[in-house]
Amino acid sequence: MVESFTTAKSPAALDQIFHALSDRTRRSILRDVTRSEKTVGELAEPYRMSLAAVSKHLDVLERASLIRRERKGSCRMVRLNPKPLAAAQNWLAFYEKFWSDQLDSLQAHLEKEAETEEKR
Amino acid sequence: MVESFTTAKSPAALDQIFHALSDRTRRSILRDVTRSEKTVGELAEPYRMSLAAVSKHLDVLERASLIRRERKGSCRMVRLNPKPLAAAQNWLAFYEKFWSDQLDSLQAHLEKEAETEEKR
DNA sequence: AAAAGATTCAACCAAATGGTTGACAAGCTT
DNA sequence: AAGCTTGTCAACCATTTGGTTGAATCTTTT
Repeated sequence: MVESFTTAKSPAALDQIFHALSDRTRRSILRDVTRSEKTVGELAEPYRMSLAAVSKHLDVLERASLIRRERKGSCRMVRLNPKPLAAAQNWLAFYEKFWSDQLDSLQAHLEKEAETEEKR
Repeated sequence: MVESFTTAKSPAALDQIFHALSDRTRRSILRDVTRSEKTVGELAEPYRMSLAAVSKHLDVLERASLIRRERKGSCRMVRLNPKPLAAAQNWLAFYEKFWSDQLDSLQAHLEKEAETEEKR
């Protein structure tokens, strides 16, 4: 079976995605564009920093492919591109079994994995 | 209903968690301690960097509470503490509905949310 | 064509990051 | 007690980050 799109993400892409998410302003901006696209000015308005600073945060988000910017008239519209987040979630999904307190099922899981390994 | 433990995480905690995950060496180290605890030396062995550098990565992971270090004889044992990852996953879970290509169901979701908002 | 509006670019700055090396500390072994 | 082994601490360094301000760019309006 071919590895799924989301699991095939390169480490570099994950670096950029997690880095983009490591700043609360950027996480907040992502929230702000979930419902509809917005202009840079609209996005910047709630924050106590310059428009240029917000523009730089948008650079980081865009490098991680989490947003797209496109000209619309005299404004730049910013819209969410959520797909790369699937790669992050996919990375995290691996650990779900470890934080569930169902230690029995974790134990079962590990034993099953051990079996699989023996067969290699 | 009381907000669940995982959703109540402060932005600062999420900053630290996502920052910790934004480096591939640290993500790799996390993988390395999933199955069993390891010594710092064992963890450092695969990487082309000094033990001190790995020790600093462990600092970052420990600040995010993703690992615990404890002395055992002359070694420090490092073990995974996966629970904070749940906060990260929880943050990401919000976006799941946006990356599923089922645009119809997204549309339905947004309309339902709009309704809820009207009632506020 | 000139002026106004919306962003970005460029230069700069302080602080944080990710790495190095060498000294130090804590625990075994002898 | 002396000497390994294991890991951290401290000082240092180059690069990146997150912010600033002022000039430049692209569109629309007048």
